[in-house]
Amino acid sequence: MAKKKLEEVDLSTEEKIKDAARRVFMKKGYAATRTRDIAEAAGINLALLNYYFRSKEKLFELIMLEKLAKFFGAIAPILNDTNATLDQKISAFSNNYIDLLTANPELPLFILSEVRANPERFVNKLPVAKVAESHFIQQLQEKRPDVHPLHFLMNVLGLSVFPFVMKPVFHASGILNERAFAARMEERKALIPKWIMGMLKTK
Amino acid sequence: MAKKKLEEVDLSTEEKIKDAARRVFMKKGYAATRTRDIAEAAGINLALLNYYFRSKEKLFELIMLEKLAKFFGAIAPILNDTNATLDQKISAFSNNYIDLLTANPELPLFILSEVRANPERFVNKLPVAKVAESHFIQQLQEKRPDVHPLHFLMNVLGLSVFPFVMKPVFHASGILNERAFAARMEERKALIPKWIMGMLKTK
DNA sequence: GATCATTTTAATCAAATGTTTAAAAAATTG
DNA sequence: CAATTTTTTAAACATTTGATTAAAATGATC
Repeated sequence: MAKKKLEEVDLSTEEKIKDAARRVFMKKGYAATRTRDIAEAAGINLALLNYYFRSKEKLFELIMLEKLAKFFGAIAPILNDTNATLDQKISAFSNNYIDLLTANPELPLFILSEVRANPERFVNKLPVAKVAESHFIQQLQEKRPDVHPLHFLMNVLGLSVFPFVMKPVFHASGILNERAFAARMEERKALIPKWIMGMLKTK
Repeated sequence: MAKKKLEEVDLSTEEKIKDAARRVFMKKGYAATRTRDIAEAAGINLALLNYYFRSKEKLFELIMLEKLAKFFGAIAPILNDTNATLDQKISAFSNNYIDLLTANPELPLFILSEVRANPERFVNKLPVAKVAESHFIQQLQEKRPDVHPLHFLMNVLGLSVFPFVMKPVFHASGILNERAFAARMEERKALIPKWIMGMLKTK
């Protein structure tokens, strides 16, 4: 006979707690998450959270580090591939990143919400330098020295990420269901490179 | 002699509380905001918050309605101006909206964070229908029947809004200060219409 | 200026919340 | 299998937090 709900009975206690923390923190954010929520979601005794992770904050930092690595880690390697053309980088990025976010749709808004709610905590903690000084940026400067390269970086990022950021709004509005959203995002993989390459030619 | 900090001593008590609530809710979000924070920021006795607004939640709903109206209210009129061409709508939107967000930089992330943290609360409460069925959408369908119009709506919106959503990240990373950000956004007012019109021609 | 209504205050309440404690249960070791 | 360590549990603790209360202060009305 099956166990109730999503309880991961085969995992170690530590992993059960981390798994539950990922779900609850991602869904409600740090401030709205109660340690009892996590304990319940993990199917463990409340005290075990502190036994294994000392505090709610320590547990959160652990999860947040994971999520930051996932969100930012996928960007830099692609944009620093010195063997790839601009076109190739943009294509690789939109394809890979849309796949990543399709598998982790709440990732961007989770990170953005937490940084906004507590910016001091993240000062010099966000691995973005590798992106801001990437080979991609250099190529942009060569191709279009008349436009600040950050514009194009922002656009590649925005065209891929922004739909996921707006997803809760569109969903609550009932104007875009799960299936339609997935279809649009699949289309964007091919559209975004075309659009951006077009931008780079626009005078 | 000046009064301490930002206390708005000339306003009515009710307005003092609302003003403080706007600041604190916008900065920390609903869950992380304590009624005592608001009372302190307003320079009033804690009990007055409940005297005038019954509860933290009621006060929040008031502020949220304001912010939703500000965020969504500016979009529909522009996109439904039947006298404006596509180009004119896009130009009017990026100019007006970037001005609006420059004056209210935390507005998008505030709304997006709250919707994400509590989506049920906003079901059928977001005035987005007027946008999804706008004259702008009709024009897009005529011009490019081969691409779903939501893509272009998403792009106009994203290119304008996404930088403000990423602002805390860029700022915490130290790769974009206040002045540089303002400069880029000023540039985007003219760039976005060019980019989008280019997209509409891209086959 | 006495009476009544409105606004403000200090104190308190009850519930929620992160964390700790001490003992029980389970696992490990020699 | 006895001794020891590790893990789990139930209970409780100390704060925090949203809200209320009753009285005081202020303002309005006749």
